[in-house]
Amino acid sequence: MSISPKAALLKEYALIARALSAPARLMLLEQVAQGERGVEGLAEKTGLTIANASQHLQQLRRAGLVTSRRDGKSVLYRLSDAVTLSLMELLGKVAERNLDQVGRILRGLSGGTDAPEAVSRAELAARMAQGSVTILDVRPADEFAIGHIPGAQNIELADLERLASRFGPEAEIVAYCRGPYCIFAHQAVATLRKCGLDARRLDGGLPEWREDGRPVQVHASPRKSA
Amino acid sequence: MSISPKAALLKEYALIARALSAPARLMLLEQVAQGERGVEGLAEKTGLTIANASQHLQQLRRAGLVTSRRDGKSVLYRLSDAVTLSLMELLGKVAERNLDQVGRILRGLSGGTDAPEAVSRAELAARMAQGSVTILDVRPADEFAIGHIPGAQNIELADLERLASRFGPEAEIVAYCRGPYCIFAHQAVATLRKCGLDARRLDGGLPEWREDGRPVQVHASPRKSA
DNA sequence: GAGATATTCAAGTGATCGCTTGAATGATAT
DNA sequence: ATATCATTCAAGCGATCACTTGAATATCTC
Repeated sequence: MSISPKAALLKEYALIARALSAPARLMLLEQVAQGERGVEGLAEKTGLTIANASQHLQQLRRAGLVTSRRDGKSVLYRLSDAVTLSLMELLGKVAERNLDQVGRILRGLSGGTDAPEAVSRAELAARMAQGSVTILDVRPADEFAIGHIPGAQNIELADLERLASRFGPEAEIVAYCRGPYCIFAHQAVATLRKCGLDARRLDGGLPEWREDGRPVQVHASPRKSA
Repeated sequence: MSISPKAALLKEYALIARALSAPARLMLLEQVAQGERGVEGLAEKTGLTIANASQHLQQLRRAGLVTSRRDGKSVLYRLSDAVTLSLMELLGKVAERNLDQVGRILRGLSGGTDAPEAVSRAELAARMAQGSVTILDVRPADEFAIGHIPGAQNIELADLERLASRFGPEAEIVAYCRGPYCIFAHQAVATLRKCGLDARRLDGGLPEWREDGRPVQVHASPRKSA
């Protein structure tokens, strides 16, 4: 017996935590959570060099957080399972709750105005059934194309202020983005409320919505975004 | 604007994960989860030097995972909240699910015999109400004294084989220990089943039981352990 | 006050990490 | 086969980490 089983177990647990301990890998996880992607695409999205992204992805794979498969010349990475997504979510929740710095940053995103509570995914689903809600996807168009909440319209943040006029003052807008590490929805809500609109943020992004087993629409929305 | 808010947020998230990325700190967290303790006690329990334990604890505090308060000469550490415990639990779950090495170690603890499913805490509570279960706490006596499941008897692992005869073959035994990082319950179940007894492991340890809002008994059990 | 106890701080060392660069591998198309 | 593209490997660099040692700080006791 080289080392005790307890020490061996703790080492494995620590390996997983270590995989989550670099901002670059958290960015990669966020992207991988949107859907299967190759190394080059992930590198471009995260601003890492290809070699660097590849190394980080291998570390995530060793930790069991992502899996990969070959498709022709490309190697596609995806989250290994729903528990991984929960772990990412919980990491964000602990940060928001226990780190003052995080609360300050999030409050700063709302630009002084107090942000309203996030809408739960269950609540959004219920209000979708009534047709009493406007859903706004503020992710980049290519991520929107891979999959989005049915009926959502896609407006990227940069265009939002310009296009805010398309919403009537009576519209109840729910904005969402990539997930707990993404600040687009926070910023979108701040922008819309500055325009006097009724906007709230969805709790969780598309990956969490999908993981709940709720419907996801592929390709463009029925209402074009520009 | 020194750096983007997104980068700042990711850095904070990574800080939390980094705090969980050292086996020594996972051990400390496990101990802190049992109940408030001072640095010296934690150092002794984990086998770390006092200065080293203190440094690790400060790192955990910076990450918002534990909080501390002064009590006389001592500084007592405790988990900051329930979310922290969930995070620890989830880390173990991801490891058990996605890392082959972990599955192998856990199976090895059962000593060849197939271990039965863990008993959920809800199920144990229901069977306690019927009085149809024997609860076994296999943690060290001092941790048992700080708090344990009402009616549980305390037998440390080293004494278990010797004392197994106190259980009749009809007893339905549920063993528990510190939580997801602790292997005592696994080992206890293996030992008892080798003796032909009906033993199963509780899902989660005392901290998780307590966090569920279930009753916890302080001081010694009505049935002495030796 | 002085002394004792519990914890934290500070400096030093070997190991590991994150990133870069340039070459090597694997799969496809011609 | 040869050429091409996507990914991985390998070596090197500065920065950070875990642990040790010894001193400094804070609190209680006398």
